[in-house]
This record gives sequence, C-alpha cells and structure tokens, in this order.
Amino acid sequence: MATKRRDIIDATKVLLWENGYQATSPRKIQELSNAGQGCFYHHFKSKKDLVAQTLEEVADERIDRFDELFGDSGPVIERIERYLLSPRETHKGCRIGRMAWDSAVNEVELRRPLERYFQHVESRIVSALEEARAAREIRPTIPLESIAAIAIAGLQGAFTVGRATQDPRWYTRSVEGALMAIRGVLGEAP
Amino acid sequence: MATKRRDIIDATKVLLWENGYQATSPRKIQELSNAGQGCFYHHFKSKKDLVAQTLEEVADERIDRFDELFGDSGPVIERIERYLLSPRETHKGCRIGRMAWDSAVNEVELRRPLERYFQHVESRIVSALEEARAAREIRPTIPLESIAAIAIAGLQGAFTVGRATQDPRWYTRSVEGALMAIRGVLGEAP
DNA sequence: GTCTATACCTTGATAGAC
DNA sequence: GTCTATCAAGGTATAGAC
Repeated sequence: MATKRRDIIDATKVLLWENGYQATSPRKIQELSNAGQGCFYHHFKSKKDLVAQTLEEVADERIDRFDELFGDSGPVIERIERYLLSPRETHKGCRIGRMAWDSAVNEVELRRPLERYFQHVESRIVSALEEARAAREIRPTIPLESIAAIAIAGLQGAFTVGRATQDPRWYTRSVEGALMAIRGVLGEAP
Repeated sequence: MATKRRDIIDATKVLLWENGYQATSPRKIQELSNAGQGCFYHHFKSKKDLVAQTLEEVADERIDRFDELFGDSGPVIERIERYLLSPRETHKGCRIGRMAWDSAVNEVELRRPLERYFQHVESRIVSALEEARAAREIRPTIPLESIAAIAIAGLQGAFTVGRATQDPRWYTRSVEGALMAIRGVLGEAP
C-alpha cells in the first residue's frame, strides 16, 4: 500500500452507496479506511472534494459496467433486457441515481458525474435503437428517445418504489413492466 | 392560533420536501415555525415522532390529490394522463417518493405512509384498468399490474433523472415516454 | 504521508422558569 | 403551552509533531 489515498476513496464508495452524501462523514470514512485526520486532509481538501473525485470514479465504473452488459451487437431488445434484468441490490438502489436525492445534487462538482452517467446510457441506448431501425430489425411506434427514457426512468423508479415499500416485488413488477412496454412499442419484425 | 402544534407540522412539511429527513433539524423547524425548544418537545416526543405524524398527513394529502386528479370515470387513458401530466415542481420531486432515499426509510413508522401512498395509487389504477377492460374500452396486451407499475415507476424515475441532470427535459421525456408506452399496451378500442 | 490533539459548529434532547 | 439555558455527541476542519 503506497498511500492511503486509495483506501479512503474505496471506503467512501461503500459509505456513499450505503448512506448517501450527507450521512457520510469524514470521521466514518477515516474509521473504515483506517486513516487519521491529517492523512485525510492531506489527500483531499474537503469532504466535497473527496466525494467529487469518488463519484467520478463511480460514474466511470458504472459506465463500464453498463457497456459490458449492453454489449455492442445482437437484437436490441435483448441488450435492453440485459441492462434492465441484470441482478441488483434492489434495496440499495443505483449508485448514481441515489445521489440525486441528497444535498450532493446541489453542488455542480457532485452533479456532473450523474449527468455524465445518464447521458452515456441514454445515448448508447438510442444509438442501438437507431441501428436496429436502420437494419429493419424493429419498427418503433414512438420516438427512440422516448423508448430509452422508459428504460432509464423505469429502472430508477423501480428502485424508488422498491425502497419505499421495502418489497422487492414492487421493483420486479416495475422493471418487467417497463420491459413489456418497450417490447410493445418496438413494433413487429418484418 | 390555539397552539403552535400546527405551525410546527406545517414548517416540517416545507422543510421535509425541500431537504429531506436527515437535513431537517428540530432547530430549523423551530425557527421556521417560531416555536421554542420547550414547545417543540412538549408537542412531540422526538424528531422522529414529529416526522412520522407529518408524513401521515402528507400521505393523506397526496392521496386526496391523486384521487382528485384521477377521478372516477371517463376513459382510463385520460385518467392516467391527468396523473402523469399534472403540473409538478419537477426539481423537488414527489413529496412521498423523495423520502425513500433518506434514512427515513429505515424506520418503520416513517416508511408506513410511503407504503400506504404507493399502495393506494397502485390499487386505484389497477381498478380503473379492470373496469375499462370489463367494459371493452381497452384490450390490454400485458398484465394490468404491469401497466400501473409503468405509470408509477415511470413518474418516480422521471423525478430522479430530472434531478440528477437538473434538466427538466429529462423529466418530460420520461413521463411522456411512459404515457406513450402505456397507450401502446392498452390495445385498440373495438 | 501519517499521526494525535484540538477547535468550533450543529444536532437532538432535557431542565426548569413562567 | 411556551420560553431560555444547557448538554453530550458528532460533523467538518486546522495545527503541528513525527
């Protein structure tokens, strides 16, 4: 271990996902990473600075994970399915979307990774739909941006109702509903 | 003004919606409602107790508001439209769903009103769809519970991405996408 | 680069006067 | 029912030794 900078960021990732921005204190991060006060403030000039750097890493990771799931070929409905149906810790929610409901979202530096993530996912889904349409694989009955929006918001909303009710069936029903709806608007293959 | 109890609850509603549970301190509530420490703890035995009572009221209000929008007759798609397209303060989100991303959700007493709200909305939408199907107004191609789930999760997710990006277009696109998808699976009127 | 000590503020709650 | 005074604990950050 060259330096504790990495341990501090890793501990922050855990706590952010578990408890959000506001409830993640420097002290708790220090305890989890076994770093002292001085060490912490040597590497990061403030809690906000640390979290900004951490969220950029998290966005990178989640973007990579999305790309891995979504792939770059195959029937578009299957690609969307892999994104929506991949196993999740449903009660914890999306590492990125979760941050929208914290004071984190009020700071530009903390919001930027969230924008970047959603922008990426949206544009990848839309591109895939465009290719499928060009290849006559689908005959969508509504705008492609709307289809992507259903997938993305459907998943994020599934997390919200799942957490509010603490009942994973609400999550499942929402995600599967979104998927069925998307199938419905993709149109018949010729 | 007989007692300050009401002012305290009203101030709590404002602050909860604005900042969530964790960031809403007894002190800030006291300032906004012009009540002292003693007064506060005379009426409520703790912050959690106050918030539990406040959230029950908020759930009642939002349920009433939903019923008002959704109505009890007319084409079911129009009723769902009124729910999804009613004007909102999109950057603040749903007074109820918002609480799912706060430590509030870890306490049974605080979670109960959230469950009650979502349960109500879900069962009303499903009933309306059942009636419409019985009346041959619609020929749904997917389960009615799934349709309701798209509406509910679509709206909640729209709030999340809208807040994460701070761009109301994401909200609009998501809500309208959900609506188009629902139209797509309702089937043709005979 | 890492540690301990320290400082100052906010939080959530209690005590006791009026 | 309402007020002010007070408190212990934790949040965020700085100072200075090693």
